[in-house]
Amino acid sequence: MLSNSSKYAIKAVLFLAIHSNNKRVMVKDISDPINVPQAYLAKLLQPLVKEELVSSVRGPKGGFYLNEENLNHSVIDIIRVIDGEEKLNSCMLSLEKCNEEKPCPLHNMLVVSRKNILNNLENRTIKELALAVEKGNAFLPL
Amino acid sequence: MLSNSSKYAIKAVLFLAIHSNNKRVMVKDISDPINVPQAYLAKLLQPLVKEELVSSVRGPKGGFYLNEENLNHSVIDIIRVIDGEEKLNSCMLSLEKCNEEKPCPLHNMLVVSRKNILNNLENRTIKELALAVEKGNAFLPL
DNA sequence: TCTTAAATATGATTTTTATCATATTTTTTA
DNA sequence: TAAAAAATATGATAAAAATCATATTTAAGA
Ligand code: FES
Ligand code: FES
Repeated sequence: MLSNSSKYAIKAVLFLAIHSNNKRVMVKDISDPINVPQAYLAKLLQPLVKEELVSSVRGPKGGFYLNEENLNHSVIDIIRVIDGEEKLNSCMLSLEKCNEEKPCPLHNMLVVSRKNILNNLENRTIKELALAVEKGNAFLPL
Repeated sequence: MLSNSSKYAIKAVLFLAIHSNNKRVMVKDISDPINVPQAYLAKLLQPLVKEELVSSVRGPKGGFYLNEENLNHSVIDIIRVIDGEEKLNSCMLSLEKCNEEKPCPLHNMLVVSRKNILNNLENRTIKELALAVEKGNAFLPL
């Protein structure tokens, strides 16, 4: 469902949410702790900046950070930018999108859970998720 | 979550469950209707035969079919063979497996649904799923 | 027993995804 | 205003997934 790229991107954003408190942090200092190749992450961050899910400034003392607006985005926004809408809505059996009218044999045993997951990815904000980590209720993997 | 290979394999097995009633059907006659490249499907079927999820006989009048035992397997068996156990249990954020003790920030909003999906994939048999299609309650996509 | 039709085995090619490298632009600061 | 430090842009390479091709084995039937 999620590509490595999306996983990387989500981890990076969560890391920023937790560790940059309006402070700028450079790629290297994100990629190292979350264990993602630096140049690869740098590339992933570009579209996120362009879509205003992440903020950045160039030059010395520059780096990446999240402003209030960024913090109120949802995980699904990140997935949309990195993997695209199609992947997100694709049917469990076909390459095309999930079809309510002509459900595949797996559809009915999945719809509810699927919808639930999508709703959560849509509604929980980055800020909320980061809070859970700060409270010790969740952990950033790897 | 599911690779194209797994999707193809599941569709092929379901197709067999529906269309081969102990009759042997050759790859071409599976791959054509479910819209999967023939040579690719042929390759995918080999491990399924080896793991006894699908039956086959060689030579003229040969082909693939499902016996009673095959019909009582679950979709998750197919995924296990094609994608492997790891992928199935991997965490939403990391490449490693989902970790109850050190849950990632997405874990809690996913566990229940995730477990539900896995249970269904584990418990519904191929026979049951095929029946839904025969009854017109589900459809084989593409 | 020979021919033929099928699966099976193996390998080559293509496409996509992941990764690495390098040059350019922007901003800070000396 | 020049040098340095960062992001950004672009392209090259590597690895993995998907696809295609071909040779081998098995079984049926003439
Ligand atoms: S149609 Fe296949 S998952 Fe909805
Ligand atoms: S999904 Fe990430 S730890 Fe369970």
